[in-house]
Amino acid sequence: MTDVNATPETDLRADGVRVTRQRLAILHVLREASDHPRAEDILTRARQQDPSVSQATVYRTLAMLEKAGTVLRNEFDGSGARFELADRQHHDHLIDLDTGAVVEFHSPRIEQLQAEIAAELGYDIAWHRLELYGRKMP
Amino acid sequence: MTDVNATPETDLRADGVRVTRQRLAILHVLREASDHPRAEDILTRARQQDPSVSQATVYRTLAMLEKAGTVLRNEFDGSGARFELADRQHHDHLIDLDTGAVVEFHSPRIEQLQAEIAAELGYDIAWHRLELYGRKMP
DNA sequence: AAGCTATATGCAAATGCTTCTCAATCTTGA
DNA sequence: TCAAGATTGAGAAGCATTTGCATATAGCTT
Repeated sequence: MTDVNATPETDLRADGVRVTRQRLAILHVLREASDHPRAEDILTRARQQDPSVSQATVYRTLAMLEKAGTVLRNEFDGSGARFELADRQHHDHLIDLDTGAVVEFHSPRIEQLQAEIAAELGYDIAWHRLELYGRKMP
Repeated sequence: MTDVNATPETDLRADGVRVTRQRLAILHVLREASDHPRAEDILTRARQQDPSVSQATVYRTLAMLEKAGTVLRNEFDGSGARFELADRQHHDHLIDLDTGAVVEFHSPRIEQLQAEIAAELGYDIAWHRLELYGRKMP
């Protein structure tokens, strides 16, 4: 059997990590979310599925999933990290300054330019962070 | 008299803000720095010029200068802000993952692309943050 | 199905950075 | 020089996040 049915859960098992109720609840929240929730939001939502989930477990699980490459951590405004599942294509973010909404976008041309610039400076890029902060045009 | 001799100090006066020993010391530190110091570093260095400077004043002054557009706040790695004087051309940062060194660069082409992407999404960019994290090429 | 054991959890205390409170001290314009 | 009000230092408070520890539990082994 290959990984055609790979999910974060099966990945957890593969890593020898235990699949607990709490972890399933948190993964469920991340799968349902489309708004880059904060740790606190994840806690609230996870508790709807499993009231026993604690703050500490949310943080510990998010840290673990981040290390495993399953979730991405964003620090948009300096007041609390916001998370998303890393199951889609790489993308950057545009944050609406008025509503806080997050729009995702992807630009191969910008990525290409980034690599060129880094190369000129003698560097290989491991990762990057590009955030645009703006307001809806009138 | 025009602003040919404009400095952060004269700007302060112009804004009706008092020029204190502490603020001068902090501005001095920022002018001498070329390493994007943290608040703690700024406190230590400012105290060499004026031992009375307190942590609270460093934070208050940095916040004030940031609001005034005199300093830029960077949140490179999520563990403490790093500051720089906003007296030069706009630039982005490349952070060396091995040494923590910060290399500055500027790419009009990337900025242009950013503006185009934002426009396609219906947004005007107020500011942006672009950070490349990489390692020196062999 | 029951037992074992290391992993995972909840709770609460601790941390690290930043901000606030407030009495005392300065800067500045008159 | 003076008064008025802005600014400061010291320490308490805030917030998001992390950690210590006793208990609970997933998942392997009988």
